[in-house]
Amino acid sequence: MAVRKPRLGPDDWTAAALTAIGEQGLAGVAVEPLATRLGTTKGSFYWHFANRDALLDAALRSWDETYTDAILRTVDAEPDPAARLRALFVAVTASERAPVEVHLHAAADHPAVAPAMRRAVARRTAYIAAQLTALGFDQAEADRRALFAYATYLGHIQLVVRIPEAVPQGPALEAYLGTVLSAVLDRPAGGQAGTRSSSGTASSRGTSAGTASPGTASAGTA
Amino acid sequence: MAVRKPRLGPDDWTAAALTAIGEQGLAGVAVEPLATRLGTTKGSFYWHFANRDALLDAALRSWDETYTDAILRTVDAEPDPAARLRALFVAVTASERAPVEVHLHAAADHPAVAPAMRRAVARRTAYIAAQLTALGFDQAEADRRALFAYATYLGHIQLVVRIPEAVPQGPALEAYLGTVLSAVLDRPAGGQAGTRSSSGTASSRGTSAGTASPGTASAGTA
DNA sequence: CCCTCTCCATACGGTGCCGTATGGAGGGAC
DNA sequence: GTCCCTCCATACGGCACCGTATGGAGAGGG
Repeated sequence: MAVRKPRLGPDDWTAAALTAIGEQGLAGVAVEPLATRLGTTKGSFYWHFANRDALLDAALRSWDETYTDAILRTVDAEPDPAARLRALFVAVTASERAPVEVHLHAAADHPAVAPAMRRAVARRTAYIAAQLTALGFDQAEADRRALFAYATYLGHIQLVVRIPEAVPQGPALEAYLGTVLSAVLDRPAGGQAGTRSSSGTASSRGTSAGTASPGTASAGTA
Repeated sequence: MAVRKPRLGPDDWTAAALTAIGEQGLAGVAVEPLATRLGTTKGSFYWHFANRDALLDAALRSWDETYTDAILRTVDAEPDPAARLRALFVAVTASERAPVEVHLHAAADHPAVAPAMRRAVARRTAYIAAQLTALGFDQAEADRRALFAYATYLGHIQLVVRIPEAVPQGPALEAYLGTVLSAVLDRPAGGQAGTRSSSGTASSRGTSAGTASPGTASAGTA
């Protein structure tokens, strides 16, 4: 057993806070429960931090570094834009990042979380859009597809965390991610619908657009 | 002023709870604050409900009816599958449904919310998949795309609620939704990348896939 | 050996919420 | 009018958490 009592530093509290966010969301960042988990008391906490919000700020800074800076740095080492995007998709969907991401997005209405969130989303979508423009998409289309990709990412990790049985596993997941990635990267088939802006007559136009393609070459899982 | 005191029924509390979820999430379903908002006291609440969880259950039943049953019923009146899907997209992205949906998804770890959520997601994705199979997609591909569509929906409303400035407005939003809808409905272009699973050599292959299409027909925002 | 400075434990008061107990106010049945 | 039954107001105890106050324990310097 050997009940070690190594003095704690602010980093220990910050790390514990991030872990708690992954497990219970923002509500998990509570001083007394964290103290119990760290085998100490509030006395320790209020020595290192002014209050709960200070801990939250520190945890959010740590999150920014680990969940955005680091991953973009890693992915950016890939040789070309398409490889970067694929590496990004693989990295963010596969790991244990999801719980923290989901819980933080879910708390984006909190005054301390909101600015960090806005910044992170802006940086991430900008990075994706930059890769897409490098692939030849014009700026507007790249922005659209970047937002599209990010929304899909958000929904995906949300499902993974909240309703895991709705998400396929193993090779089916591979196939699913392939579908998603190609939707983001590939040009549409005939160039009929979608990319056009169309101010008001969207509904009638959309009908004809929807019935356009499928029914013939079922290339899918055959 | 005329401080009316109309007796309250369970439905009033249920409606107030759903409203509170839309504004503050599950934490908003708190007896005393709701009582204040309704201009009454806890005494009223505990007459109509056994406890807080009973109110939550009632609110979730109301949510199921309003946010899944009703909308699927409405959309199903459209003439063909593609029109149904488009109507579904328009209906769920445009309105004030988003806050409640986002906050409830964010609380899907709550023991009372989890089963309701699972049920709703299953029904919704099943409906989308059914339309896609009616459009000629085989079952596996339809399931993939249904999940894809739902994940995109989830991420979209999440962004709308949490970081609205990241989502385009007006005609740009129309264009964006067109991009999304065509990604879900259209067949991929040449059938090169993506739907293949590809175990290890993904990066080199992904390169050729990414640089395949764009750069030519820039139909975008010209 | 003692002094001091860093770090932590304990005790306390305050707040916001849940759930219970109990005493009515108000309106219909008769 | 009076009874009763439905509905609500008030008061209370309890819990979980925040933040403060204060008294040490331990290590290093002199």
